[in-house]
Amino acid sequence: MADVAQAAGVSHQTVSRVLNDHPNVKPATRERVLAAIRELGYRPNVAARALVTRRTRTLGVISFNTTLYGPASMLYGIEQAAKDLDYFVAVAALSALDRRSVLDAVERLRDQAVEGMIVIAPQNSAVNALSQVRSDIPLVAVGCGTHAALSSVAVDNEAGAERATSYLLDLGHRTVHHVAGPRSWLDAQEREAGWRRTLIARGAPVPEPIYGGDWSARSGFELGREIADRVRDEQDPVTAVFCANDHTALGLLRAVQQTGLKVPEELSIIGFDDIPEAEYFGPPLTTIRQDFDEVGRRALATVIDLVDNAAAGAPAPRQAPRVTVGPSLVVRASTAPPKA
Amino acid sequence: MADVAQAAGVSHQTVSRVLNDHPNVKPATRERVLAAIRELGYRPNVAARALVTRRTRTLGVISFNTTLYGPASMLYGIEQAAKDLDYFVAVAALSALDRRSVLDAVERLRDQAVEGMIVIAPQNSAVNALSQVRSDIPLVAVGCGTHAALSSVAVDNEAGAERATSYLLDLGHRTVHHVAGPRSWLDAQEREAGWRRTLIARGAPVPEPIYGGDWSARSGFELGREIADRVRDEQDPVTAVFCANDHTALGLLRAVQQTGLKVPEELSIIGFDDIPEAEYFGPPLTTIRQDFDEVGRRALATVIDLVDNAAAGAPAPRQAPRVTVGPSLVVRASTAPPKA
DNA sequence: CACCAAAATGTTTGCGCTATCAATTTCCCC
DNA sequence: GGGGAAATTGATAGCGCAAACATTTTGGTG
Repeated sequence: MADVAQAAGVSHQTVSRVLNDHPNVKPATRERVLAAIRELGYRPNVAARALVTRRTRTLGVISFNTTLYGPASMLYGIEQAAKDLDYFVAVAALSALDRRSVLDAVERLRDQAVEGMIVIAPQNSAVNALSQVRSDIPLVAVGCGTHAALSSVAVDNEAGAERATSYLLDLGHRTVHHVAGPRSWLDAQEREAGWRRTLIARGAPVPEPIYGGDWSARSGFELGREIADRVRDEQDPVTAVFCANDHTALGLLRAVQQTGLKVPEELSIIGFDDIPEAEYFGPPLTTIRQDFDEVGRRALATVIDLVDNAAAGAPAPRQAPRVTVGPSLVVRASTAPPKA
Repeated sequence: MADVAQAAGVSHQTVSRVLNDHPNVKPATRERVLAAIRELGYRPNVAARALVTRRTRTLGVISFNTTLYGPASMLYGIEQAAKDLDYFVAVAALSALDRRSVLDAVERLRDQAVEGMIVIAPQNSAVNALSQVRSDIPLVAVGCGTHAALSSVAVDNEAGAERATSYLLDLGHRTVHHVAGPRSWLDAQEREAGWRRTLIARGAPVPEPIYGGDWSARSGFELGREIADRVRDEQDPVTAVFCANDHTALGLLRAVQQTGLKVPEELSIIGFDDIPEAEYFGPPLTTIRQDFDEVGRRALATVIDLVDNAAAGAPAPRQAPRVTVGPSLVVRASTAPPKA
């Protein structure tokens, strides 16, 4: 910086002012400084700046499994939004979901001096751990349910589940069965709740949810074998299934077809997420679309709000902000009216 | 830090020594300092440390589309490995793949003072842009082909393609058609090259590759309609197809089945990647597995090597290190001998 | 028990930057 | 053209830490 100052014939302080867009710099001087900066290929030292301003312009993202489509998309949305606002993103992947691992990740990011964090770990254990973080720094949870005592941004799972269930009911199915996600995940709980609520509201029988799903195609496949038998039940046949997510639906689809059943003629299946491949399943999957990107962007906007507020010396908001993003129904070919 | 020093009754320098594991500290003193640190909840200021040591222990990852399974998995592998080595990971997502966007991302990370970078952007344009980066900081490209003049870690695409092609040939197919990936991607080029080489080596006819794939299921589906017609060709029927990746294979599968063709009886299909869902396609997909996680880990190890070397004052290695990870064949149900 | 080397600790300095305050220049109006 | 406010620039201090050197303590030896 001293070199730049010398080259431009000003003091280093003036260089600093140019860098920080201070108002009172004569345009000619600014030009000269800018030229010197370009000339010398100077780039400010973030560490020194952070040291004195006490701001790092870095945000942390904690994610459980960035390999899943949802978290990956959210991370992407977050990064895009951060770039626009000139923030950096540091990631911390969780290897396990116990309290310790979550707290570790938080610590790691705090050591890194991030100004805010976004947590993508929609599970009970994570949320519990999180609520114990006596953190001085803003933290936003993503997809952590609308009930947690945290700032959060989430897709409205209940509304999505309701839309899926209603759609099948509208098609003429007597009731809708539900392959639930892992009970430890809030998303799974909320989807189950939405499904149940809709059934009750519409006066349809409420069958026992089918547990054992873990979001994977594998679990859907395993559960699918039992379900196939129940489709053939003369007394009380299963005719429509709402799966907790698309991967599970894929596994289920496969298991059921393997036993010779036709989808959607003999069994309607609806998923949740709308992963890119869903359109090319056989048959293409009817599902509920979540706009993960948007969730990511909103989450980022929320932290930044919190961060800016905190930076301005404002106290934490009286109430944790909460944002939900609406899901939408995508009708494709895995659903149909029941056989007569 | 001063507070800690006072609480422990030592100078701040001794605290610093404890923090940095310097040898000459009396165990009793170390204990006292550690206790004071815990007591006060002290955490060192990374900015100040970075300022004086000129090291940030931060690595940058540039990725094109973290939403795809491959990049997402690699990012995950990288983060895991980084954590173990006590490095931080900052990500920069690319919105487009032009030169400018790549260079921007590099600049952004440099401003952030990362010590090394990993680029996940296996396309010609990205590689070209990258080779122009007159970077003083270590840079490793992931999956950027074995030909680029960059340090790189990659899956051995040619070997994978060879394995896939040979397998189909061994099954008795006269030749193997190839639905290629986007020509601008190195992976696609290498897979095509491996396929061609194998055909030639085995004395099989080399049909024109089928272009137009963009890794997506959608493109596979569109291409699949034409391919279905060619399967029915009496003169010169297509009997086996090697797809550039699993998603494309999924689309192809779907298109072909829609025209009433049976897989694998009438057409064998093999993919590349082994995404988690591949096992649950209808039929389960035979494919080539890539160990993305491992690639990520190796990439990280490679940058760290470079970084440590640079930190130790060693010059850049005379030759860019290059690592390849071997793919493996996973046989499932989408492949069979040709009809008699 | 004196003496010296090695171990342990303390003091000072500066990393590159921004904030604060002081000094200088510019501009406007009478 | 003089005066004063506003705009512009400069000088100095310190953010929190580790490196380099200075100092004190410890331990072993003759």
